[in-house]
Amino acid sequence: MKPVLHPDIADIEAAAVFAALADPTRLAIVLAMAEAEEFESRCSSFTDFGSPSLLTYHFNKLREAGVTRVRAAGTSRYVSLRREDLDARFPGLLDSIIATARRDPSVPRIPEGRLIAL
Amino acid sequence: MKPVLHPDIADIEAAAVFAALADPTRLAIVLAMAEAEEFESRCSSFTDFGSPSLLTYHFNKLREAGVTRVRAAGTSRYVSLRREDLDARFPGLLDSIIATARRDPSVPRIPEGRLIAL
DNA sequence: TCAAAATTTCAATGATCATTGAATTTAGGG
DNA sequence: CCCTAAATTCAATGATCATTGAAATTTTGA
Repeated sequence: MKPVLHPDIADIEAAAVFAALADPTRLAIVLAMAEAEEFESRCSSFTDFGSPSLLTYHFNKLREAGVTRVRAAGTSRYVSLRREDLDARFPGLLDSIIATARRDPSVPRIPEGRLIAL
Repeated sequence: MKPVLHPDIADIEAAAVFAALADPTRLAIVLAMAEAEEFESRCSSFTDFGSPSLLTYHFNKLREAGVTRVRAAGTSRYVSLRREDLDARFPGLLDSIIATARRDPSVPRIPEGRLIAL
Protein backbone atom coordinates (compact mmCIF):
# COMPACT_ATOMS: atom_id res chain seq x y z
CA MET A 1 0.00 0.00 0.00
CA LYS A 2 1.65 3.18 -1.15
CA PRO A 3 1.71 5.77 1.61
CA VAL A 4 -0.70 8.70 1.44
CA LEU A 5 1.20 11.91 0.75
CA HIS A 6 0.43 15.32 2.20
CA PRO A 7 2.05 18.65 1.34
CA ASP A 8 4.16 20.29 4.04
CA ILE A 9 2.53 23.24 5.77
CA ALA A 10 4.94 25.64 4.08
CA ASP A 11 4.02 24.27 0.67
CA ILE A 12 0.30 24.93 0.99
CA GLU A 13 -0.60 27.56 -1.59
CA ALA A 14 -3.51 29.95 -1.35
CA ALA A 15 -4.58 29.51 -4.96
CA ALA A 16 -4.46 25.73 -4.58
CA VAL A 17 -6.68 25.87 -1.50
CA PHE A 18 -9.21 28.04 -3.33
CA ALA A 19 -9.09 25.68 -6.31
CA ALA A 20 -9.87 22.80 -3.98
CA LEU A 21 -12.94 24.64 -2.73
CA ALA A 22 -14.05 25.80 -6.15
CA ASP A 23 -16.06 22.64 -6.71
CA PRO A 24 -19.49 22.43 -5.02
CA THR A 25 -19.02 18.77 -4.17
CA ARG A 26 -15.71 19.39 -2.44
CA LEU A 27 -17.06 22.41 -0.63
CA ALA A 28 -19.93 20.21 0.55
CA ILE A 29 -17.47 17.60 1.79
CA VAL A 30 -15.52 20.20 3.75
CA LEU A 31 -18.73 21.60 5.21
CA ALA A 32 -19.93 18.14 6.20
CA MET A 33 -16.62 17.45 7.93
CA ALA A 34 -16.81 20.75 9.78
CA GLU A 35 -20.36 19.99 10.83
CA ALA A 36 -19.53 16.45 11.98
CA GLU A 37 -19.17 15.58 15.64
CA GLU A 38 -16.06 13.53 15.22
CA PHE A 39 -12.58 14.68 14.38
CA GLU A 40 -12.31 12.33 11.45
CA SER A 41 -14.76 10.53 9.19
CA ARG A 42 -14.66 7.39 7.14
CA CYS A 43 -14.43 8.19 3.44
CA SER A 44 -17.35 5.91 2.68
CA SER A 45 -19.55 8.15 4.84
CA PHE A 46 -19.80 10.59 1.96
CA THR A 47 -21.54 8.38 -0.58
CA ASP A 48 -24.33 10.95 -0.79
CA PHE A 49 -21.93 13.18 -2.69
CA GLY A 50 -20.88 10.74 -5.37
CA SER A 51 -19.70 7.29 -6.40
CA PRO A 52 -16.68 5.76 -4.63
CA SER A 53 -14.56 6.42 -7.68
CA LEU A 54 -15.61 10.07 -7.84
CA LEU A 55 -15.06 10.50 -4.12
CA THR A 56 -11.51 9.20 -4.46
CA TYR A 57 -10.93 11.88 -7.06
CA HIS A 58 -12.30 14.68 -4.89
CA PHE A 59 -10.56 13.47 -1.73
CA ASN A 60 -7.28 13.49 -3.64
CA LYS A 61 -7.81 17.09 -4.70
CA LEU A 62 -8.53 18.17 -1.15
CA ARG A 63 -5.53 16.28 0.22
CA GLU A 64 -3.12 17.52 -2.46
CA ALA A 65 -4.19 21.10 -1.78
CA GLY A 66 -3.44 20.61 1.92
CA VAL A 67 -7.02 20.99 3.08
CA THR A 68 -7.46 17.47 4.44
CA ARG A 69 -5.45 14.68 5.95
CA VAL A 70 -6.06 11.03 5.12
CA ARG A 71 -5.19 8.10 7.32
CA ALA A 72 -5.37 4.51 6.13
CA ALA A 73 -6.53 1.85 8.56
CA GLY A 74 -7.26 -1.62 7.33
CA THR A 75 -9.46 -1.49 4.31
CA SER A 76 -10.86 1.90 5.31
CA ARG A 77 -9.59 5.47 5.09
CA TYR A 78 -10.27 8.29 7.45
CA VAL A 79 -10.35 11.94 6.41
CA SER A 80 -9.99 14.97 8.61
CA LEU A 81 -9.57 18.69 8.13
CA ARG A 82 -6.00 19.95 8.63
CA ARG A 83 -7.19 22.54 11.12
CA GLU A 84 -3.97 23.24 13.00
CA ASP A 85 -1.86 23.24 9.85
CA LEU A 86 -4.19 25.54 7.96
CA ASP A 87 -4.54 27.87 10.94
CA ALA A 88 -0.75 28.05 11.16
CA ARG A 89 -0.31 28.77 7.48
CA PHE A 90 -3.37 30.98 6.90
CA PRO A 91 -4.85 32.07 10.25
CA GLY A 92 -8.61 32.33 10.19
CA LEU A 93 -9.02 31.10 6.66
CA LEU A 94 -10.56 27.73 7.39
CA ASP A 95 -13.11 29.17 9.80
CA SER A 96 -13.98 31.79 7.24
CA ILE A 97 -14.41 29.16 4.55
CA ILE A 98 -16.68 27.09 6.76
CA ALA A 99 -18.76 30.10 7.76
CA THR A 100 -19.07 30.98 4.10
CA ALA A 101 -20.17 27.51 3.08
CA ARG A 102 -22.72 27.51 5.93
CA ARG A 103 -24.25 30.72 4.61
CA ASP A 104 -24.64 29.38 1.10
CA PRO A 105 -27.74 27.20 0.68
CA SER A 106 -26.52 26.11 -2.74
CA VAL A 107 -23.77 24.02 -1.13
CA PRO A 108 -25.02 20.40 -1.10
CA ARG A 109 -25.85 18.96 2.28
CA ILE A 110 -26.28 15.52 3.74
CA PRO A 111 -29.97 14.95 4.64
CA GLU A 112 -30.69 16.04 8.21
CA GLY A 113 -30.17 13.23 10.68
CA ARG A 114 -27.90 11.18 8.45
CA LEU A 115 -24.56 10.87 10.18
CA ILE A 116 -20.99 11.17 9.02
CA ALA A 117 -19.93 7.94 10.70
CA LEU A 118 -16.54 6.99 11.98
CA MET B 1 -21.76 49.93 -25.43
CA LYS B 2 -23.40 46.99 -23.75
CA PRO B 3 -23.80 47.56 -20.02
CA VAL B 4 -21.49 45.71 -17.64
CA LEU B 5 -23.48 43.12 -15.69
CA HIS B 6 -22.95 42.17 -12.06
CA PRO B 7 -24.62 39.39 -10.10
CA ASP B 8 -27.01 40.42 -7.32
CA ILE B 9 -25.65 40.02 -3.81
CA ALA B 10 -28.00 37.13 -3.15
CA ASP B 11 -26.78 35.33 -6.25
CA ILE B 12 -23.12 35.30 -5.24
CA GLU B 13 -22.13 31.69 -4.66
CA ALA B 14 -19.34 30.51 -2.40
CA ALA B 15 -17.97 27.97 -4.87
CA ALA B 16 -17.97 30.60 -7.63
CA VAL B 17 -16.01 33.02 -5.45
CA PHE B 18 -13.44 30.34 -4.67
CA ALA B 19 -13.23 29.44 -8.35
CA ALA B 20 -12.52 33.08 -9.14
CA LEU B 21 -9.63 33.05 -6.66
CA ALA B 22 -8.31 29.69 -7.76
CA ASP B 23 -6.13 31.27 -10.41
CA PRO B 24 -2.82 32.85 -9.28
CA THR B 25 -3.22 35.75 -11.69
CA ARG B 26 -6.68 36.61 -10.41
CA LEU B 27 -5.60 36.23 -6.80
CA ALA B 28 -2.74 38.62 -7.60
CA ILE B 29 -5.18 41.10 -9.09
CA VAL B 30 -7.38 40.98 -6.00
CA LEU B 31 -4.36 41.40 -3.74
CA ALA B 32 -3.10 44.35 -5.77
CA MET B 33 -6.51 46.00 -5.51
CA ALA B 34 -6.58 45.45 -1.77
CA GLU B 35 -3.10 46.87 -1.44
CA ALA B 36 -3.87 49.92 -3.58
CA GLU B 37 -4.49 53.32 -2.07
CA GLU B 38 -7.48 54.14 -4.19
CA PHE B 39 -10.92 52.65 -4.08
CA GLU B 40 -10.84 51.77 -7.75
CA SER B 41 -8.15 51.18 -10.34
CA ARG B 42 -7.97 51.50 -14.08
CA CYS B 43 -7.94 48.07 -15.73
CA SER B 44 -4.86 48.98 -17.74
CA SER B 45 -2.94 49.36 -14.48
CA PHE B 46 -2.59 45.60 -14.30
CA THR B 47 -0.57 45.02 -17.47
CA ASP B 48 2.12 43.38 -15.34
CA PHE B 49 -0.20 40.43 -14.93
CA GLY B 50 -0.95 39.77 -18.59
CA SER B 51 -1.88 41.03 -22.02
CA PRO B 52 -4.93 43.27 -22.40
CA SER B 53 -6.84 40.40 -23.93
CA LEU B 54 -5.98 38.06 -21.07
CA LEU B 55 -6.83 40.70 -18.49
CA THR B 56 -10.28 41.11 -20.01
CA TYR B 57 -10.76 37.40 -19.54
CA HIS B 58 -9.70 37.44 -15.89
CA PHE B 59 -11.63 40.61 -15.04
CA ASN B 60 -14.74 38.98 -16.47
CA LYS B 61 -14.27 35.96 -14.23
CA LEU B 62 -13.89 38.12 -11.15
CA ARG B 63 -16.89 40.24 -12.03
CA GLU B 64 -19.13 37.28 -12.89
CA ALA B 65 -18.29 35.66 -9.57
CA GLY B 66 -19.31 38.83 -7.76
CA VAL B 67 -15.84 39.66 -6.47
CA THR B 68 -15.35 42.89 -8.38
CA ARG B 69 -17.34 45.75 -9.82
CA VAL B 70 -16.52 47.36 -13.15
CA ARG B 71 -17.45 50.86 -14.19
CA ALA B 72 -17.01 52.16 -17.73
CA ALA B 73 -15.93 55.76 -18.26
CA GLY B 74 -14.89 56.96 -21.66
CA THR B 75 -12.52 54.53 -23.22
CA SER B 76 -11.38 53.27 -19.84
CA ARG B 77 -12.78 50.88 -17.27
CA TYR B 78 -12.40 51.01 -13.54
CA VAL B 79 -12.39 47.96 -11.30
CA SER B 80 -13.06 47.82 -7.59
CA LEU B 81 -13.61 45.14 -4.99
CA ARG B 82 -17.26 44.63 -3.99
CA ARG B 83 -16.36 45.04 -0.33
CA GLU B 84 -19.74 45.95 1.13
CA ASP B 85 -21.61 43.41 -0.96
CA LEU B 86 -19.23 40.58 -0.15
CA ASP B 87 -19.22 41.51 3.54
CA ALA B 88 -23.01 41.43 3.52
CA ARG B 89 -23.18 38.08 1.80
CA PHE B 90 -20.19 36.37 3.44
CA PRO B 91 -19.03 38.38 6.45
CA GLY B 92 -15.29 38.33 6.93
CA LEU B 93 -14.55 36.32 3.83
CA LEU B 94 -12.92 39.03 1.75
CA ASP B 95 -10.63 40.14 4.57
CA SER B 96 -9.68 36.54 5.13
CA ILE B 97 -8.92 36.06 1.45
CA ILE B 98 -6.75 39.17 1.35
CA ALA B 99 -4.88 38.18 4.51
CA THR B 100 -4.32 34.76 2.99
CA ALA B 101 -3.00 36.15 -0.29
CA ARG B 102 -0.68 38.48 1.67
CA ARG B 103 0.82 35.53 3.51
CA ASP B 104 1.54 33.60 0.34
CA PRO B 105 4.75 34.73 -1.40
CA SER B 106 3.84 32.67 -4.44
CA VAL B 107 1.06 35.10 -5.31
CA PRO B 108 2.46 37.38 -8.05
CA ARG B 109 3.09 40.97 -7.05
CA ILE B 110 3.54 44.22 -8.85
CA PRO B 111 7.18 45.39 -8.45
CA GLU B 112 7.58 47.55 -5.34
CA GLY B 113 6.99 51.21 -6.08
CA ARG B 114 4.96 50.63 -9.23
CA LEU B 115 1.51 52.06 -8.67
CA ILE B 116 -1.96 50.85 -9.46
CA ALA B 117 -2.99 54.12 -11.06
CA LEU B 118 -6.43 55.64 -11.29
C1' DT C 1 -13.17 63.99 -39.23
C1' DC C 2 -9.05 61.49 -37.97
C1' DA C 3 -6.04 59.16 -35.14
C1' DA C 4 -4.74 57.12 -31.09
C1' DA C 5 -5.73 54.78 -26.69
C1' DA C 6 -8.29 51.37 -24.05
C1' DT C 7 -10.52 47.55 -24.23
C1' DT C 8 -13.26 43.69 -26.32
C1' DT C 9 -14.06 40.02 -29.49
C1' DC C 10 -13.03 35.86 -31.70
C1' DA C 11 -11.02 31.62 -33.02
C1' DA C 12 -7.60 28.45 -32.01
C1' DT C 13 -4.61 25.94 -28.90
C1' DG C 14 -3.42 22.52 -25.35
C1' DA C 15 -4.29 21.68 -20.53
C1' DT C 16 -6.93 20.43 -16.86
C1' DC C 17 -11.48 19.30 -15.06
C1' DA C 18 -15.54 16.45 -13.34
C1' DT C 19 -17.81 12.34 -14.26
C1' DT C 20 -18.68 7.47 -15.55
C1' DG C 21 -18.13 2.59 -15.18
C1' DA C 22 -15.53 -1.49 -15.35
C1' DA C 23 -11.63 -3.85 -13.58
C1' DT C 24 -8.40 -4.22 -9.90
C1' DT C 25 -6.19 -3.96 -5.48
C1' DT C 26 -6.06 -4.38 -0.50
C1' DA C 27 -6.90 -6.16 3.95
C1' DG C 28 -9.63 -8.39 7.46
C1' DG C 29 -13.04 -11.92 9.19
C1' DG C 30 -15.00 -16.39 9.12
C1' DC D 1 -7.90 -19.88 2.32
C1' DC D 2 -11.77 -17.52 0.37
C1' DC D 3 -15.18 -13.90 0.66
C1' DT D 4 -16.44 -9.43 1.14
C1' DA D 5 -16.08 -4.56 1.97
C1' DA D 6 -13.49 -0.40 0.93
C1' DA D 7 -11.21 1.95 -1.93
C1' DT D 8 -8.12 2.78 -6.09
C1' DT D 9 -6.92 2.58 -10.88
C1' DC D 10 -7.65 3.28 -15.56
C1' DA D 11 -9.37 4.84 -19.88
C1' DA D 12 -12.76 7.44 -21.99
C1' DT D 13 -15.88 11.29 -22.28
C1' DG D 14 -17.23 16.18 -22.90
C1' DA D 15 -16.74 20.51 -20.57
C1' DT D 16 -14.35 24.27 -19.10
C1' DC D 17 -9.89 26.57 -18.52
C1' DA D 18 -5.87 29.81 -19.40
C1' DT D 19 -3.37 31.70 -23.01
C1' DT D 20 -2.22 33.71 -27.56
C1' DG D 21 -2.54 36.94 -31.22
C1' DA D 22 -4.95 39.25 -34.74
C1' DA D 23 -8.91 42.00 -35.81
C1' DA D 24 -12.67 44.88 -34.43
C1' DT D 25 -14.87 48.26 -31.38
C1' DT D 26 -15.51 52.39 -28.85
C1' DT D 27 -14.60 56.93 -27.32
C1' DT D 28 -12.13 61.05 -26.73
C1' DG D 29 -9.22 64.78 -28.13
C1' DA D 30 -6.71 67.29 -31.68
